[in-house]
Amino acid sequence: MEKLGIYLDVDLLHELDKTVTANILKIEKEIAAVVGKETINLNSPSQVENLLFYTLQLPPQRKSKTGKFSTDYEVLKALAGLHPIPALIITYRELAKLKNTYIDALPHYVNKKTHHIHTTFSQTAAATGRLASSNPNLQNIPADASGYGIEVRAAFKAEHGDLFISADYSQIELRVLAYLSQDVNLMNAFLQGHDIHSETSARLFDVALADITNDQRQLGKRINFSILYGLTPYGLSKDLGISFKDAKRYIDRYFEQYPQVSEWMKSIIEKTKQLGYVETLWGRKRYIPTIYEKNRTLYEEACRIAINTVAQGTAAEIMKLGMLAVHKKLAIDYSQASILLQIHDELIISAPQEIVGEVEKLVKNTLESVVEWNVPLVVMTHSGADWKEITK
DNA sequence: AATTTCACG
DNA sequence: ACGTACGTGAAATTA
Repeated sequence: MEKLGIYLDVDLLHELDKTVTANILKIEKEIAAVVGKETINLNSPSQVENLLFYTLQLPPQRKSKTGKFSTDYEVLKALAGLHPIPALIITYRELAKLKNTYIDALPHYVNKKTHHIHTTFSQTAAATGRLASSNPNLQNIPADASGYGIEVRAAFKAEHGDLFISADYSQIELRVLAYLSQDVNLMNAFLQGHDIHSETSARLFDVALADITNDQRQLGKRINFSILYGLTPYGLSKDLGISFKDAKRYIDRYFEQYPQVSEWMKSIIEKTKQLGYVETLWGRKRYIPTIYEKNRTLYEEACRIAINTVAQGTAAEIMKLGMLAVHKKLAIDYSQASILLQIHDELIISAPQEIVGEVEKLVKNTLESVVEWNVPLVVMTHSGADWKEITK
């Protein structure tokens, strides 16, 4: 992956830059018009803090680690109803991030000889066993289709009439959780091919699966993901904008409906205390010394890390085994096809257009067969001429 | 070098 | 009463 690299259409990025830069200038003027004479660097959290909470006298929401008033997205969102400036700053930040981190920076990484970007993948950076990408990081290219972000993906293009194929594991961490816990309800949902977020919602609300509304499904989705992070009632209440009490009810109800998940989590914590480390399914160890902490906050953090490491790390192992298997098979029958990128639960592959259909099938089957569990693995594939086209 | 913020899974 | 969701990397500012 590092050696092959990936082609970047610098001219397309330059076109995007014109639009984004024009928008940035427009917002800077709008803010200047409201603020008056005082010049302000919108990239400086400290100057934004002064503007919002001293000049404009807006109510501070919370403090950062060093005691200053935070100005992050969540804070700005909360202030947006009180004054026009916070919303403008949100948009400014969005565009400035896009320009500084991606549009302006990526072209400098294009190699003069290969005309490709060659990222570096580290196998020892992430404590869970995931890969990490750097210089540049190609695992955090914008994916959100609501703004201009997704257009950066359009600049990553297949060459010579080839097409890109994306192959992504569907809900791999929840399937890992289902397998490791052997939770009957979670396993059956996957075995029956149910939409797992609707399933969780249906169980939480005691409603038939078919009657789940889109909003209810979104809630099930948030809760499913939160479980893997070791959610707290406080964190969930903040995320969903509901009361602490209701959040606690949801969590209690989740563990009622998936009792073996609860038992499994307890057993992981116990094992971590015995050994001083957690182990993934294939035996990667992560030492967690704070599991012996008396400070409750640190101890609870250790518990969350232990749980999440097993799920995230085991999923990473499945992906790495899948990559080895795919690489070997491609080398034998489809030597013109190559893996270009890995984004945790997803691969980006390039292949000549004539064999794309066959390669898609091979990759899907191979990745789904890495393990033969009593919980199925499911891989979705998409093909297209650039990275935007295959982002769903 | 530390801090803040924000992009991704 | 207290503090509060996992794993990363990069850019800009500030100390």
